[in-house]
Amino acid sequence: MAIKYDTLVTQSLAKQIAENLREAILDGRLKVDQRLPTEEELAARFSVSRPTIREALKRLAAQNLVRSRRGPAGGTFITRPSDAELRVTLQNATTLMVTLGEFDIDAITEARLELERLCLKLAVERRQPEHLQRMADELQRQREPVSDEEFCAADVRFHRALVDATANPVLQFNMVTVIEALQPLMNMIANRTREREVIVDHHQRLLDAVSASELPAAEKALTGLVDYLRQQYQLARERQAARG
Amino acid sequence: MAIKYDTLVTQSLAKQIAENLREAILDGRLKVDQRLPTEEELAARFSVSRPTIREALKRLAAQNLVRSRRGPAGGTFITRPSDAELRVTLQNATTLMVTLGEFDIDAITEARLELERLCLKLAVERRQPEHLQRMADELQRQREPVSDEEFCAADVRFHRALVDATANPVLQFNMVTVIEALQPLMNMIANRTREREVIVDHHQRLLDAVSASELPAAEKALTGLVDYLRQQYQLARERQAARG
DNA sequence: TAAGTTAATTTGTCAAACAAATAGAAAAAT
DNA sequence: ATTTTTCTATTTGTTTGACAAATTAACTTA
Repeated sequence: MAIKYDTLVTQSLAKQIAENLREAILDGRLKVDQRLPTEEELAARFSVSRPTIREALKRLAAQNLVRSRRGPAGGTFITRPSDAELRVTLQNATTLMVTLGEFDIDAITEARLELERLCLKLAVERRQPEHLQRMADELQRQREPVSDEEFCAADVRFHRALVDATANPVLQFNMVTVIEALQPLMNMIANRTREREVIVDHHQRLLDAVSASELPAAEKALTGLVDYLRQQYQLARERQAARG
Repeated sequence: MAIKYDTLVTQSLAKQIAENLREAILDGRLKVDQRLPTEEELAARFSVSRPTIREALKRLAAQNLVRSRRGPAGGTFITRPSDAELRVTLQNATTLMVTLGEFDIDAITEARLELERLCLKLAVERRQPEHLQRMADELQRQREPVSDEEFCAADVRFHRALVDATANPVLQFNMVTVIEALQPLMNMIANRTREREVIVDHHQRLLDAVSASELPAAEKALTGLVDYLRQQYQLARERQAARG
């Protein structure tokens, strides 16, 4: 007769406890700002030692699901990660996917073009003066003699303003993968002065078209920009290959 | 004279060490599968105790950045999170955004429609027999008298097959937010038998159109599906409001 | 009443030890 | 000689116990 073993629990106690609490938090059984029992009480409750409980809590803290304070009114409190923290999570996950080598430049280029074009469609209809102003500000900054890092940051903020103009928070969140994670990788190569001018030109055309609510012109500017970046990337790759 | 304090480090030692190691991993200074020193050596290196090192490592383990094994050939090893793990991260982050209340149903519906339509465009051109087969299999499953959970899972897998047909790994990854995270929320309400039939009908039309590479018909089917789900959601809300 | 002081509580950190798993070496059996 | 078993050393997992640091609340004092 075949023996049916229990699903043998070889995971560490701390991991199990963390999962346990995690589910309770996500299910809503533990509510935001609610205070957990003290570490000692938790240790007693789960029949483990305090350091084990601490390890479990640290796992949750790494996910921004709990926060601890010292003192009599202190303790460990349930928190929901903030919008900003979740965006960083998204950004990190996408960056890791790139370093995993799952994405090639063509896939990245295509996805960026398609996704940002989608946003463009909504943005030309809904953009407010605020968004145009933000884009103009960043464009101005890109014309100044700033560092590579600052140019790239201004570039990101320019496209972020465009995405924000869609007035759709789901898209705004989703586009973190493209704007904050993938885009910086794309123009890491295109940072020399000559290339900056070309990029700035494309940005200017994009802004003009969005200001005038001319979708075809805007799409043309975006396509031009993305195509240019892909070309530059290819050139950089070939140069690198020629050297190596 | 104004005193310039050191940037006072009030963060816990474990957190600082975790950040330290985390950056080293993401920068590539620590390479995949590389073994970290033993916990004792790390403790000595950072001049802290072993439990403190352990807390730091657990924070990293929670992000799937390290993994530990016991034994002589054991230790703590650098790992890159897998594709699957990163997708779960994306899914969880999106789900948390919903519970944060940042997204309303109209924004979700609009984003889903636009994003999935984008995928549809590519899928119609590139879909392979494999994808059509997967969609057909899931559609068949949706016609069987399965549980709500299983129907929803089949629904997710149906749309996942569609997204996979885009042959673009960046989009496939990005769409986790829509397919695995948002979509289940949308049809949590539409689970009665009558409503299943309508959904299955839309799916059938969608599959037929993709099979025949007819984009307009496919878009129409998708729009019909999403509109129907939004209506159902509104109805459920009104019913709930009438009760309360 | 208001300010400063003290005490209590809770997390943060440390130290030392044992348990459990595991790989490799050594020993035993075939 | 080869295979299997046993043993041992190493490393993480867990426990116990203690003290440090931060912070609140009560208490004291002016």
